[in-house]
Amino acid sequence: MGRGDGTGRVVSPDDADDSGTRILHVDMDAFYPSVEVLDDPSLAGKPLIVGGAEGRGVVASASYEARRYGVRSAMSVQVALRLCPTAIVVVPHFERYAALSRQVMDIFHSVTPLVEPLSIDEAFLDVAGARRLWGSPGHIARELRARVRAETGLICSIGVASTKHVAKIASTLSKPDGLLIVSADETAAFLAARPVAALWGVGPKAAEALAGRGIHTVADILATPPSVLDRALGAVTGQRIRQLAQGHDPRTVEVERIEKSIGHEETFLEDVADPTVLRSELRRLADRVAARLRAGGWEAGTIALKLRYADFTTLTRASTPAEPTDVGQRIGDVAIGLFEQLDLSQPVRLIGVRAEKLRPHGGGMIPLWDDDAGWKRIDAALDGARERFGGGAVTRASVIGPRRDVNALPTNPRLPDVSRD
DNA sequence: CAGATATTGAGACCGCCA
DNA sequence: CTACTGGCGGTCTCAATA
Repeated sequence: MGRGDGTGRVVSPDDADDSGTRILHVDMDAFYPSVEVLDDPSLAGKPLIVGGAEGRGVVASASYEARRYGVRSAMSVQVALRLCPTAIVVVPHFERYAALSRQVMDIFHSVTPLVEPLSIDEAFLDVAGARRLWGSPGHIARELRARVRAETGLICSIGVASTKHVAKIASTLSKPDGLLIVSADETAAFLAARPVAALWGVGPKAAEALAGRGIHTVADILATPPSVLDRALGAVTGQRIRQLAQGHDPRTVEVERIEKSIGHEETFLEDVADPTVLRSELRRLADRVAARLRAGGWEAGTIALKLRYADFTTLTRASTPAEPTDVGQRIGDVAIGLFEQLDLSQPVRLIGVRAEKLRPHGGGMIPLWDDDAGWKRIDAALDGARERFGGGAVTRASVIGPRRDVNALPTNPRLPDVSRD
């Protein structure tokens, strides 16, 4: 969350207390625009919008100069330009961002192997074991900020805390070019003062549900009877939010993640009414999905179709064929089968194909288990872990440990999370 | 005016079984 | 033999969130 425009940043003093901390959350500041400035210094200091310039684009990221005018991620470029007419619009150069991202992640890896990339410009680090070699978490954070700046020319902000959750909130608060350390002792007071929307999992809808009951801050949550919270958010979410509000977050830094679905979708430059065009697009998307499945050694148990009409109503339809598959032809067949059942009285804006219920497959690459019972055991263990940990980042990787065949993982740089920086 | 990708949970529905 | 019921698990759709 955060203010977004970079006002009111915090930098912990050199002698800040970092006792009880071990988690760093590093977040690059205005990553895409900053890379663009790196590659074209004449852009420095100007309002920049990185986003789809063609007609229907949204803002992927904006420089702080543009944010001052109210420009935000996920806003349509059209609206953004109305807010800030002098802004320069740059089309994204994802290859460049990925290259810089690798460079930054390499710097992190020089301190600890326990690096969990969250997106192209964000990572958690667990530095508990790096103390001997590199010093305290606060010291490491200062070193990393200096090194990232010196070696890449980019600016980042870091939150240091005893949990992922608090570290993430701290980095958001410290932006841009900030460092915020929240010692174990300070955590309760730090959390209590936050707005509810700062909590992981509380978005606009949940925040509104809470505001309607007079719950605005984390302190309010702690003062609210559990039954009231559960009624407002549902039992599972209510329980998790309460845990986070109390500073409980047992999620660990996970080096490996195994994806559970793989998909592609695309928005047309202009709405499409011709079913022949739509079917051929589905074929293309299905082939791309299939290629990624095979690259990762997966096959799909379920195929889902996503469709957004011109009026923005969105629907999904899914189907589970008798046999799982990684063949583009079959995935396309299933997707088109679902497509044929839909109403086409309105033109289509977006269409997508997703493979779900992934299971390992392919040339003996990773057959840790090739039977359903194996995965069921894992998922049962996961459910247990989720119950104990309150959901969230418990993944198959965290139960079965790292896969041996790391190279078989699809090269799948996560696309930017534009809801933040 | 509103992109692309991924994960999670709730609720509806359905079939199987005792 | 059929009808009803409740539990359970799987599938599907959708909303919310990151």
